[in-house]
Amino acid sequence: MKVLDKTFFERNTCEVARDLLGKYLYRRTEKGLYRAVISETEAYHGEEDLACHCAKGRTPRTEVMFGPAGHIYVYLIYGMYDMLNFTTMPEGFPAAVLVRALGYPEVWDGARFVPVKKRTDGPGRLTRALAIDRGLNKRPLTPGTGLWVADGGLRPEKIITTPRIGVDYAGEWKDKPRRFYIPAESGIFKSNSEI
DNA sequence: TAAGTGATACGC
DNA sequence: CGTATCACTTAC
Repeated sequence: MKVLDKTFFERNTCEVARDLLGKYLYRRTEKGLYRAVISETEAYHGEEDLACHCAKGRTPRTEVMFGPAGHIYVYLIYGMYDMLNFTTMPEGFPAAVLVRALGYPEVWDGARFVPVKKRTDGPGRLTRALAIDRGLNKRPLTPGTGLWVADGGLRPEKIITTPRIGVDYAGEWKDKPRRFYIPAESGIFKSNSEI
């Protein structure tokens, strides 16, 4: 297992968002070790991007996006759902990738990963399924944190690009092609498994 | 189609 | 201080 580090995240946000597709997201809690394949992402890049929270500039909430790459940005939306983001770009440039969906969720049973029946499609659902909340905000993406990303997942055979969801307020920025996902019907979630 | 839920940023 | 808004989900 090769854990993705700062070098991976310290790049253009759209590139990182695309490259994250098919990677494994790991989550370790007292309840167990979970993993799932990242299948949908969105890029939020720079203060000019009116869809990005960092368009407001440096505030307590956006502070983490101005920090170094490869850190976790989690915020609460609609009083109910925690949204999971990874910071990108070098320190000083605010940007992040929103993780919107995961596929093939599994849990470690002591000998192997076995499928788990939980919905992980949707940014609010996946954080609930993997017990991800604001306690992880500003932490680095490492095994020590209990949340990290690693190679060894899937190689997407097809990637769809569309505008981002739920950012109609963002003027000209709402139509920018910054959402990326692996189409579910590509059957890519079928053949998979390794320790 | 609309309600639920609370942090955030901004105006006063 | 008050309050409009929100990178969503679920149940009517």
